[in-house]
Amino acid sequence: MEDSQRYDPKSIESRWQQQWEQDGIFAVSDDSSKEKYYLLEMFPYPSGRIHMGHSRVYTIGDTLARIRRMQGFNVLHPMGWDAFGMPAENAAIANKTHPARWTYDNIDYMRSQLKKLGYSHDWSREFATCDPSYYRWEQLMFVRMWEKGLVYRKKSLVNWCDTCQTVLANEQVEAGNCWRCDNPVDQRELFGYFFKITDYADELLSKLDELTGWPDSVKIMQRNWIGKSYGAEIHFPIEGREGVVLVFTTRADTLYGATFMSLAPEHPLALELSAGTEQEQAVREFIAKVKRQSFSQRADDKGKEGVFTGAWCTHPLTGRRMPVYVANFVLMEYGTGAVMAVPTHDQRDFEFASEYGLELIEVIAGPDGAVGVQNMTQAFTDYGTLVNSGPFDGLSSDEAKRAVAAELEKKGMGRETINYRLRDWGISRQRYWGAPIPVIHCDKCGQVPVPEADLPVVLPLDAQLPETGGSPLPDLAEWVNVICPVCGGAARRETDTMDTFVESSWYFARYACPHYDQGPLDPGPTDYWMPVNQYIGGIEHAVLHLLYSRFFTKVMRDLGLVKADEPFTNLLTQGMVIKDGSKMSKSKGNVVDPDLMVQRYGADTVRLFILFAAPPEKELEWSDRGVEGASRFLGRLWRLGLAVAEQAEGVAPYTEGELPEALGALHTKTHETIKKVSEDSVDKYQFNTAIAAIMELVNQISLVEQDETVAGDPQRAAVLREAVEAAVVLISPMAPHIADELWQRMGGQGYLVNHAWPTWDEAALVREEKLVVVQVQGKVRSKLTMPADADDAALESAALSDEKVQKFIDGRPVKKVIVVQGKLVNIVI
RNA sequence: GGGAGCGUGGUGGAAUUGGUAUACACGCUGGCCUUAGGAGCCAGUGCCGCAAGGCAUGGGGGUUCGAGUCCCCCCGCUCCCA
Repeated sequence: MEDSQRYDPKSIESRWQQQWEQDGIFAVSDDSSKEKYYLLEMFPYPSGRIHMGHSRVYTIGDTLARIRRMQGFNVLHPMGWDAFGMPAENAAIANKTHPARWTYDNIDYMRSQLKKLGYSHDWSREFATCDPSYYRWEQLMFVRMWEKGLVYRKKSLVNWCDTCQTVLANEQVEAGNCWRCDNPVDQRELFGYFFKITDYADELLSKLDELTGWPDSVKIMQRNWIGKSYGAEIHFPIEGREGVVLVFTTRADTLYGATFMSLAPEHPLALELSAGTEQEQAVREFIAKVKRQSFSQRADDKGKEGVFTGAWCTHPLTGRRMPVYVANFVLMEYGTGAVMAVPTHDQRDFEFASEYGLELIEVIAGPDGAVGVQNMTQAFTDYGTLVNSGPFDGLSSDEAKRAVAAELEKKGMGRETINYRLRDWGISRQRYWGAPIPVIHCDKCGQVPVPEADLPVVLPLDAQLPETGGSPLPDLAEWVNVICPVCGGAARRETDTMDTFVESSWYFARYACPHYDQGPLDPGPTDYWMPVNQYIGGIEHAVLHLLYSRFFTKVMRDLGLVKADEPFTNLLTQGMVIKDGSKMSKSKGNVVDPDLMVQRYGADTVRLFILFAAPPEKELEWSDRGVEGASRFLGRLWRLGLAVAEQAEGVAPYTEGELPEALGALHTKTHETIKKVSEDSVDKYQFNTAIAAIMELVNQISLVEQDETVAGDPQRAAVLREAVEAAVVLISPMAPHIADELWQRMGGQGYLVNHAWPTWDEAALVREEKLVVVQVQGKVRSKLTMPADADDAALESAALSDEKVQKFIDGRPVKKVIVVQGKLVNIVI
């Protein structure tokens, strides 16, 4: 075989990649008569190398992007880098380099890796979020949000690693220890900036219903995360002093069963109430102990612990004296950080009361009536009818909630209210490699946002990272010391940087106008491109990134920057890539390097296998054998393509005329395949079954190619050409290099990504005969080939007279015959 | 503990949404071709059975002419939240 006849992915792929780039066919323009389609995959963190998860998400996205182009849309398919983050700091310390250097080197390398996979990204819009030309606009939005009251500063509890001198996110705390140095993490109170995402809680919740293009699982997770609950706020006056303990409860109906009060250890009243009592020392020790526990330890079911504060409060309706406890299972982050304890109807309270010998009052009776506190082995948490509740006895739980809240409101002791689980978004990070928070601290003026004219606050690049971890920024005197923009006095810069989730909360909009320098977003292109039609990424971002992005879009809308309410119209969450049954990881030694695979088999094979092995939203089990299968298939397509190119040179694809059976069947199969692939990949994103259909077509082409009975038929070349062309065009979004190469060798013009998506001819689908299954008692007993237009009566009589069917009827009377046109006859006896 | 999802051949996975269970691929078996093959081509391959036939979609029940698909109970696995 001559060299030019061998399937050599390496040379084909690099040639086409150069061609595409040279002709700039993926750079998209903002004004077009064509309908826009914005397709976006979650952008990568430049960690160093592309991994299989990347190749999967970008392969899925690229296939769709190419399909949409072929359908005639003006497709925006950009790429960039989520380039701030702590790994860069760690790597910089380990390799004695600078985070910026490390990051940009990684970007260069990963860009070349992505290009080798043949993705149709518009690289003219590329940006990295660590570039001041990007984060300056983020800082501007911070300032605008500040002006609108959407940013505030407060002290809050954070995970702190003393060894690394830094705050850790919850997911960086492993079993109470730092993920990096394995030393215990403790809780520390620090000042930080917060975005008021809770202002948007209701809209974030209600608009979920309109996101019909999102998977239910993601919407449910967001709904739970927002955690809207209807309840009441209740005041419990503190005995012997001013003030109340403020409580939120969804079970105001159980108020008469409240026998004590539980405070979170962080609750300011915990120390305040015990101060000066004989319990003070015990409370202090208990709080210190709880602070050493991680959040997950505290939330653990076992080990509910607490300590009496020495103080009492008063039941707002009955006047009962209630001891106030501090308890480890009460979280300051939820509600008000104080819980009215109803041991009879809340399991945690029940366990706590049993442990500390506290009183029980049963106030909700189930369908079988009250059980009596002496018989209770666990809390009764269902709704029921009120007992022992004074004027509310006999009401249902639902009625009582309203009535109790109304009574409290009348007395000025509470009211109906709504609570959210969602917390405001703390964005301060005591890290270097992030966007500086644009605030100046002045002793006289307090916190002053950096004036717009002074933006951006550029992250100084001449910083030396301390070996011990932590940020070098506080020690950079010439950067830190500034003049207060309000009073002109000496002031200091904020040295915290923003959570990197901030950058990823609006990058999708910036792709509409990545080079715009008059503001964050250029209104024209932004309104044209936004919202993203199809977003693709991992399910692990179901809540954080996707919720923050929705929040930011609404903020940008309210700042007049975008018109869209929601960022992503359709969302596809792709599954993980696993190997040998578990997630690929260095420690398990089951990592497969996509680059190596591309080198060995070519990008088209890797792409094809990724799409074929599983539907996008499911886990994908990597299989080296499977990859070889994909490679073999492309080799087969290659040989058939070349054979047909030669035999059918100058022959037009078949359009009409009588055909012998084998050719007629192939013609029909061709159009069936176009239909099936269109439905599966264009509409349903089921690329695995679409590829299977193309494989079936190729198998049939191969049979016809070798079929000697049609060897001399004048229509043979035309039918084969039609079939092979269809296979090549249909596979082109998935395996674009081999497709363009075969297309060209067959005499086709231009790039397939600019070719129209094929249509099928309904007439070609019509078969004259259909296979009809005959069942007796629901079991398949025979199969009949019947004219496609045979009516019910004809099908019935043909079925009844069938020999095999007769045998199973065995002379018994037929009760009923069910006929499904063109498919099935079921005989009931 | 709460929520979501999944369970089909030796393996990855199909099944027009209630109508031929196991498409397509991997693997395996046999054959052809070949100096050779980790290449290519052809055929076979759910299980039991010589066959007729029977049995099979985690297990058990139900609805239906008909259930992988719908309903109830149980078992197992995965993810998310606590």
